Parts: sequence; structure tokens; C-alpha cells
Amino acid sequence: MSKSTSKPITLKQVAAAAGVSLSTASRALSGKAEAYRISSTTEKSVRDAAKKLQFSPSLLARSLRSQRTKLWGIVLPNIANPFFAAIAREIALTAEENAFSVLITDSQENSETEVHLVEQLLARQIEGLIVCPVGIRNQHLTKIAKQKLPLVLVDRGFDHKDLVTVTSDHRAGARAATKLLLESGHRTIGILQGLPDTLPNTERLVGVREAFALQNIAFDPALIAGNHFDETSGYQAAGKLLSEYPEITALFAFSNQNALGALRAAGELGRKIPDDLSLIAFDDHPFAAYLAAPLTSVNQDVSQLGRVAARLLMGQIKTGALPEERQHRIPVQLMIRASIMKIG
Amino acid sequence: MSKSTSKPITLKQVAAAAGVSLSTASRALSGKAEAYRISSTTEKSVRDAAKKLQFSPSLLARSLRSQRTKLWGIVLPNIANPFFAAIAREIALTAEENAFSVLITDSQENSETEVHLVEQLLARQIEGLIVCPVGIRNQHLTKIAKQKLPLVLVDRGFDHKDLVTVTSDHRAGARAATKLLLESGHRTIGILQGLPDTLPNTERLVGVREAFALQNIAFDPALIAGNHFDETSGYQAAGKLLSEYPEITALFAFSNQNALGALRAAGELGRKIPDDLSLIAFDDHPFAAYLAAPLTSVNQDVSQLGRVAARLLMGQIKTGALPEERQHRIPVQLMIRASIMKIG
DNA sequence: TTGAAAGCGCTAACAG
DNA sequence: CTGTTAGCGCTTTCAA
Repeated sequence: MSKSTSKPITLKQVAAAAGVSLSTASRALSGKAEAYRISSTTEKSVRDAAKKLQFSPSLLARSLRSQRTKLWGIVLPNIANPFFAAIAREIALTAEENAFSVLITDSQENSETEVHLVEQLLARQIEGLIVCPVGIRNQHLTKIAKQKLPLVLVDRGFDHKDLVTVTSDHRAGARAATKLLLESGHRTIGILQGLPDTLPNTERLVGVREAFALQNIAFDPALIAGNHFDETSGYQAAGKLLSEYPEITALFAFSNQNALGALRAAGELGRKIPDDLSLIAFDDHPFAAYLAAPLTSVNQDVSQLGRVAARLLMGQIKTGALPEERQHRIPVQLMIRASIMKIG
Repeated sequence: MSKSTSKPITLKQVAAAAGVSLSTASRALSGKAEAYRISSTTEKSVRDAAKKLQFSPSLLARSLRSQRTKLWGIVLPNIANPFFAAIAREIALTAEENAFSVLITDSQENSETEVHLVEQLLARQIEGLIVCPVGIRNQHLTKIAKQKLPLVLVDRGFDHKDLVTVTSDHRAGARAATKLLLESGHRTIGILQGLPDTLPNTERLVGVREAFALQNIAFDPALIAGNHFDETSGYQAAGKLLSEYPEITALFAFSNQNALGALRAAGELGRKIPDDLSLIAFDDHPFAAYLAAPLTSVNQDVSQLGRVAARLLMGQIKTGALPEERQHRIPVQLMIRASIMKIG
């Protein structure tokens, strides 16, 4: 005698059980008893019936009727990347607090997929969208902003006056990191960059140049290598740079994955850190302190990134207007450990 | 002249534009033209109208009507934990391939929150649910299974004949790790356990005992400490064990977070790894190989965990029946590096 | 080959 | 204080 796929209880059944009309039942259960001056007897009987039948209203039907889905959409380049995962978490928690649910999708670092996912999410009538753009295309995003759908961009933004964006202060971070290297006496510094032409990468490059300029030291762009934020790119770029320019004394990796690759390449080339090579990386990591050479790094406040984004989205939904500030910069923090050696 | 929140185009408008009825429009666009023998002229005019108006059907309305939401729900104890994030990713990708969307939620390692989130998801008429249970309560899960809603448990399962579960082979992994320690001459081995009474923890403990029994060596349960899978627990447990039983020569951490804590505690107590203390951990990590003492570990195939779970869910949805096998065990892999020293 | 109409489950305007 | 009715946007009988 196994109970099979019993259809969920509907409001209609609750109303019938309580001996009232559909609308009364609806009102009693959605806290509008007061407003409609429903007798407390009636209200109670409806509530009791609902409890007895284990009624759970169909959010689907409610959404269709009210045109409010209480749904957010998120598009991330890679959910498994701890950086994006941390962002997703803060958003999910903020959503839960506000009785929203979150559709999380993975664009696999692919712009076309991103466009497709955004469409998919729109078809589900989401009330707000947060995307960490891959960074290649952006018309689909400006279009959404134009349609007044609350939208927040995180990490990789665009310079567009109607796009609300929250990113780390990449420029200041890179400037500080480079300054540290320069002050430690390094002059030939290899840059392991990430995905070119994305905002974080571009701004970090700017920061690097600024630091050089500030000290009146010439910067050689030939010392930039790499094309992604992943381990492979770091490995290849470090290998290339270290072979072609053995005079390099320090490496600045634009992500901890890049740093990992650099570590591997340096190991293979027999260069010990920090003795034979200094290393600094963007993105801190719990393990960074326990590495053979505890890694000095620029720490992004990832949780803050997510939290601010979620709040900006919630704000837009509540007020129906864009926030005053469009570009939000979250400060970064230099974590000085032992992977940099003073020279010269 | 800024375009304001223009309401989305409905099928009705498309039908009107194409000069056909609502039903014809619906049929033409949902690939049922053949079945209904709609003239290709009509079909084309509908498609053209839809394209011109940029029509995107409301999945909400479609879901309500068809009673199929194409929605999955996921509940994770902590989205930001790379382990769960990796699982989430595989599920999301599988979902995307099958035109499903995924509602991802975070229970914050809290059973009551988990119960609440599951209810919330059910109210959204999800077609399938994957949960990594906190592990304390389970009635809400057996109830769901009884209602025949496709459900898959990942990582922390329960021994229940109707619950489809996929976990790593914790027992074999712990057995192998312990065996390695024993064969390296260690006899006094401290166990840094995770959350007690969860399936992974319990099974790992069983594996440890089995390894001891196999070699006819007595195991002292007093050498077990810890109460969580996090860094703090590892730190405290390691500190306690190492102080109370200085004769300990090796530590087996039940998670990489626990291992991190152990690393910190060992450092503070002046015990170098591997010279003064051997260490092995459950859960591999990209950085593990680059630690001061490259960490030997038991590697779970997390992607596989997620992928198998997603497939099992998809299978249930398609067939409408539970899979033959209820308990799925994913093999683990021993990554031997340099954190264990041979002694005795 | 196409259209009219019912209805998924809910909310809200209108009517007592 | 409560009920009747319309309708959110779509799919799918039933009818022609």
C-alpha cells in the first residue's frame, strides 16, 4: 500500500475543507485577514484546514498571477572556482533572508553561453540578475539595463554609465604589490597576466605601470605574458618568461591559479622561492600561508563583493531605481608573507 | 525618450501579428506544426512574427499549464566550500545540457534551515532535488522519497532503502590511508575527525579501525578528537592531542581544512612535518603539492560525485522510477607525497 | 488545416 | 465580513 505521486494540495481544497470560498481562504492565509475584516473564527478554520492538509501554496501560480517571481538569476564563469563560489554564497544567503530564490548558472567562461543563459533566465521572469561577465560581449547586458531589469555586474565590469558594477580595487592592489616589489629592489619583474581585455586584468596592468612610473623606473611590456587566470596559463607564461629573460628576479601573478603554475614552472627550472625568485600573487588563499614559501598576496574581499552586489540588487528591486553610485570599488588588502626577498 | 519597463511580448501578440489564433501560434512555435499539419506558410509567418517581436515564451505560464517546471533544487551546507561548489557545478552543467534550471540554496550546515529550504523548493514545484544533507535530520528527506519526487543524496547519506545516495568510498579511503601510516611504522596515530555521526565521518572511522585490525594492532579511541570538518576543529583537536599525547607520531586529518588547522597547531608546538610529525589528510587540494611538506592525501573524485548524482536524478525524472542501485560509491585515490616519514 | 474554449492555481477587483 | 468572477500566459482537448 504505497502512497503514489499524490498531487499537491491546492487552495481550493483548503477552502472546501474549511467551508469557505477560494478568495476567503486566500485572504486568510496571506495575512490579509485584518485588512478584509475576516472573522477570527473563519481565519482559524482556514488555517487549521491548511495545516491539516499540509497545504503549501504554488509559488508558480502565485508568480504568474502577481507577476512577481521572487527569483534572482546569477551567471558565473565557473561555479567551482572558489572565488565565484564565495560570491554566489553571499548572494544566496542575502536572497534567502529576503525570501528570494536563486537560479545559479555556469557560463563556462564562454560569452555565447552567457548570452544564452541570460535569455533563459529572463524567460523565467527573474526579478533581478547578477552576472560575473566573461567579459567579451556586453550588449546583452546593456540591453537588460535598458529594459530596467535590476542588474548588477560583479568582478568583471564594463565602463558604462547605466551598468551597476562592483569590483575589487584592482588598480590600487596591483600598484601596492608592484610598489612592494620595487621597494625590495626588484627591477626586472615578470607579469603573469590573466584574460586580456577584461576589466580586472586591464586595471591591474594600469596599477603595475603606475607603480613603475611613480618610482621613475621604465617598465618593459615584453615582460608581460599569459592569457588566462588558470594554472596552465601561469605555468606556461612563467616558463616562457623565465627562459627568455633569466634576469627576472620577481614574478607578479594575476591570480592564485597563475601563481600555482608559476610555482610549478619555477620548480622545474630549479629556481627556489624566495631565494632565486620572488613571487607575489593576486587573490589570497587559505593555504597560501602554509606553502613552502608562504605566499605574499593581494587579498580580495570576496564575501564583501558578493554582499554588496546582493544589496545593490535588492535596493534596485525595492526602490525601482538605480543606485546613485554606479561603480563600486571594494578595497583589497596586501598580505605580506615570505615569498619576496630583498635584493640589490 | 527612454524606453521604460516594457512588458514582455506574449504569445497572444505574436498570434495577432501573424494573423492566426493563439493555438496555432502555440503549435507553430513548439515544433508541433507537423503533428497538426499546419501549412508551412502559416508556420513561417508565425515564426517571423515571433522573431520580429523578440518573443520569448513565459516559462512560468508554460510550467503552470504543463505542470512541468524544468527546475531542480539543490541544498548544500556551504556553497563557498570548494567541495560542494564542485558538486554544484557538475549538477548545473548537466542541468543546462537538459534544459533544466537549478535553484541552489545554502543550508549553512544547519538542519532546520535545510528543512525549511527543502519546503521552499517544493513550493516552487521542482521536478528533482539533490541535497548534501547536514546529516542530523532526515525525515523530511524520506518523506520526499515517499512522495516519489526524484531525490538524490550526495556526500552525507543515510542508510535507507529508498534513498538514492552517492558518496565517496570513505571506508576504503580511510583504510588505505591508515594502512600507509601503519606500514610506515607509525603506531600512535591521532585522528582529527569531522562532524561526528555523519556518514562520511563514521565510515572513515570504520576504515581506520579495519586497517588496525588487519595488522593486529590495537587502536586507542582516546586518540580521536575533533567535532567538525573545519579549520578550527582541526587546530583544536591537533593541539589537544599533541599536548596530551606527545608520543603521537602521525596525524590523520579527516578533511583538508582539518589538515590546515593541524599544520597551524603543529607549527606552534614546534613540530616540523614530516620530520617530527607525519600527516595525511582526506580531500586533496590543488595547493597540497606545494606546501612546505607536500601533503599526502586521499583524493575524492568530487566532479564524479556531482556528475553521478545529476545523472541519477535525470534518470529518475525520465523513467519515473528509482534506479536499481540505491547506494553509489565513488572510488577515492591515494595521492602519495612527502608528508609521511618512515619510522621505527 | 485551424480555431474556440477550458483550465493549470492563484490573487484581486467588484459586488454584495 | 464573504463570495463571484476575471485573468496572469500558456497548452491542449474538442470541434469544425
